[in-house]
Amino acid sequence: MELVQIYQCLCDRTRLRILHLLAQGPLCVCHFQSILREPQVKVSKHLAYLRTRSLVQAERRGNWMVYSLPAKPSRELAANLACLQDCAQEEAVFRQDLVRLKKLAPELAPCGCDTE
Amino acid sequence: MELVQIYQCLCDRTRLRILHLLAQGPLCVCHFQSILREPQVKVSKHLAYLRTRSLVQAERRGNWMVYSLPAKPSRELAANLACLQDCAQEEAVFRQDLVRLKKLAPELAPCGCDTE
DNA sequence: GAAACGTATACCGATAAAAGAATATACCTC
DNA sequence: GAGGTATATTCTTTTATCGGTATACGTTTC
Repeated sequence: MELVQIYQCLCDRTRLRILHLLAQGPLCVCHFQSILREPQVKVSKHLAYLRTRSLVQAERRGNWMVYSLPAKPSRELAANLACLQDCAQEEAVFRQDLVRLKKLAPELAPCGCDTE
Repeated sequence: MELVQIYQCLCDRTRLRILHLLAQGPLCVCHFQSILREPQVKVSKHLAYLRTRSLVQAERRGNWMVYSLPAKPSRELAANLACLQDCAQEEAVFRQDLVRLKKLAPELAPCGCDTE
C-alpha cells in the first residue's frame, strides 16, 4: 500500500474520527452512529471505504458488524495512526468523541464489541 | 488549522514529494520541475495549494520564488511532517527524488535557494 | 521600454468524492 | 417463513480535485 493512499483515507473528518475511536478498541456501526451523531449510511460508507483499503477490519457477530484496526498494520500505517492519536488530543471533536465513547450505556450494546 | 486540512494537503502524491523535498531545505520552482519531472503549471499549482493552507512559505528572489517549510510549524504539522519523512524512506519515488536533489547541477541554480 | 525569463492564474474538461433517499441483504426470533 | 433489526449497496445530485492549454504577471537585462 502506498503512502498517499493512507493519507487519502485520512483526509476526511468522519474517517479521522472513526480511526481515532478504533484506537480504543473494536466498535460496531451502531456505536459509531451514536458517538459521531451521523446517519447510518454515512458511517457505513466511510467504513466501507476504509475497509476496501484495509485500514480497518470487519467481523460479523450476529446482526452486528464489529470493526477494528488491522491486527498487523504496516509500519507506515502504524506510524500515521500513532500520529493521529497524538494530534487528535488537541481538537475538541475528538475529545468529545472519547467522552461519548466512555458514556456508552452498556445496555445499548449487546452487540459483542467489547465496550465494557 | 484543523487536522483534516493537513491531511488534505498530504493526500496528493505530488504534494507529498514537494514536502518531502522541502525537509532538506528551501527550493525554487525550477528545481521542483527538474526533480519531480513535472510541468511548471502542475508544480506551481500544488505549491499554491500548500501555500494558501500555510504548509509552505514563499519568498521572491529576483526572478525566482523560493519555497520552504514554515519557520514555526504547529505541533500537528511538525508531527506529520516528521512522520512523512520517516515513511517516505520506504518508497522508491521519494528516494529517487533525494538522489536527483543531490545531483542538481549548481550551474543550473543561480536562483539563490541554497542547494550547494 | 522591449525582450526574455521564471512563475502564477484563468479557464476548461474529466474524474472522483461526498451526502442523502431508497432499497437490498444478512441474520435473528418467533 | 414472516417480521424485525443491523448494516450494505445503488442511484442521484452536488461539489471538489486534478491536469492541461493558454495567458498574465513580476523581475531582470539590454
